[in-house]
Amino acid sequence: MSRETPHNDEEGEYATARLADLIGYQLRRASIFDLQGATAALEPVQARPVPFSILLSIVENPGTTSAEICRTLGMKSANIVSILAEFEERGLFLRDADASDQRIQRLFPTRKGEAAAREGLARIIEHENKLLSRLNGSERAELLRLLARLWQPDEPS
Amino acid sequence: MSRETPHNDEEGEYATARLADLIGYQLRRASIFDLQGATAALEPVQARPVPFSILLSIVENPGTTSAEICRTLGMKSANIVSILAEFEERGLFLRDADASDQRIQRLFPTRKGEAAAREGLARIIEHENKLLSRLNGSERAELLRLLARLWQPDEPS
DNA sequence: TATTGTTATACTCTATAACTATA
DNA sequence: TATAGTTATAGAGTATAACAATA
Repeated sequence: MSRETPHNDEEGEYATARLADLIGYQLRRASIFDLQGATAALEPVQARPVPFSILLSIVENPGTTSAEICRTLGMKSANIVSILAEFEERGLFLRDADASDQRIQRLFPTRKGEAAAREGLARIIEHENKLLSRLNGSERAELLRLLARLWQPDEPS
Repeated sequence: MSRETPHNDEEGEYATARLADLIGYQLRRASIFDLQGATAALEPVQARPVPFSILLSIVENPGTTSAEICRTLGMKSANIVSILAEFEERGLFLRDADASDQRIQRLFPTRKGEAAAREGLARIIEHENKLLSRLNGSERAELLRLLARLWQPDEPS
C-alpha cells in the first residue's frame, strides 16, 4: 500500500486518516464550491439550486406530482410547498386535479416555465464546464459514475 | 461521442442535459447521503460533522487559531464562535493567549479532546468504508483525487 | 489600515409533528 | 390504514454588518 493513496483499514488499531483524506470532507467541499457557482449562475433565472431542481423535474416530467418530486429529490413534502407556491405565482407551472384521485395535483410546466428551465440549464452547464475544466472527458464521466454509485441503491444496466 | 457518456457542449444551441446528468446534482446527493451517515456515526461523540471537522483541525494542528481554521475550512469567523465556545465548555480544548500578538488565541486540544477526535474519526472511517463498499481501492483514490481537483486551487506535486 | 475575535441577525435547506381530505 | 398536500416550527449551516481590541 503506497503512502500516496491513503487507505482506511477497517481492522487497524489506530485511525491514521486526516481530515483531508476523508471522502465526506472532499464531497462536502466540492459540493459547496459547486453550489456557490450554481447559485450565481441561476441568479438571472431567479431560482436557487434546490428550487431550480424542482422546476427541472416538472419540465422533464410533465404531469408529475409534488409527492413524486419529493421522492425523486429526497425531500420532505413539507419543504416543497412554499417553493411550488412561488413558482405557481410566477406562472412557471400549472396545477391540474387528477381525474381518478382527488388527492393528487398534476403539475404541468408553462412555456414561461420551460423557458426558465432552458435558460437556467444553459447557465448551469456553462458553470459546470468551468468547474470541470481541469478534468478531461473520461474523467468527467468517471466522476459522475462514481458519485452516482455512492448514493444510488441500484445501478441500472 | 457516445450516448452513454453525456457531454454538455458549450457551443450547442440546445442544452440537452437532464438533472441527473449534472455534476452538481450528483455531488449534492452524494454529499447529503454521506452527511446523514456521518451525523449518525458521530452521535456518540456528541458532535455534528462541521463542529467535528473543527475539533479535528485543532487536534491535527495544535496551536492553530480560530482565524486559521476558518480559512482552511472555508468558514466565516462569525460562525465558529459558538462551536468553539461549546467545545471549550466541554473541556475538549484550551485557549492560550499568543505572546507576541495579543489578538490571537492559540488553541490546544486536551486529552479529552484528542480522545473524542480519535473515537469520532474511527467511527467516520467505519461509516466511509460502508459508503465506499461498492468501490475498489483505485476507484476510491480516483474519486478523492477528482473531488479535490474540483475545488482546490492548486494540486501539490 | 488590516486582522482577530465577537455579537446580532437573516436566509437556505432540512426535519418533525400535526392536521385535512381523499383513497 | 395509508397517501397527498398543507401548516407551523425548529435546527444546522452559511452570510453580512458592525464592533472593540490589537497590530
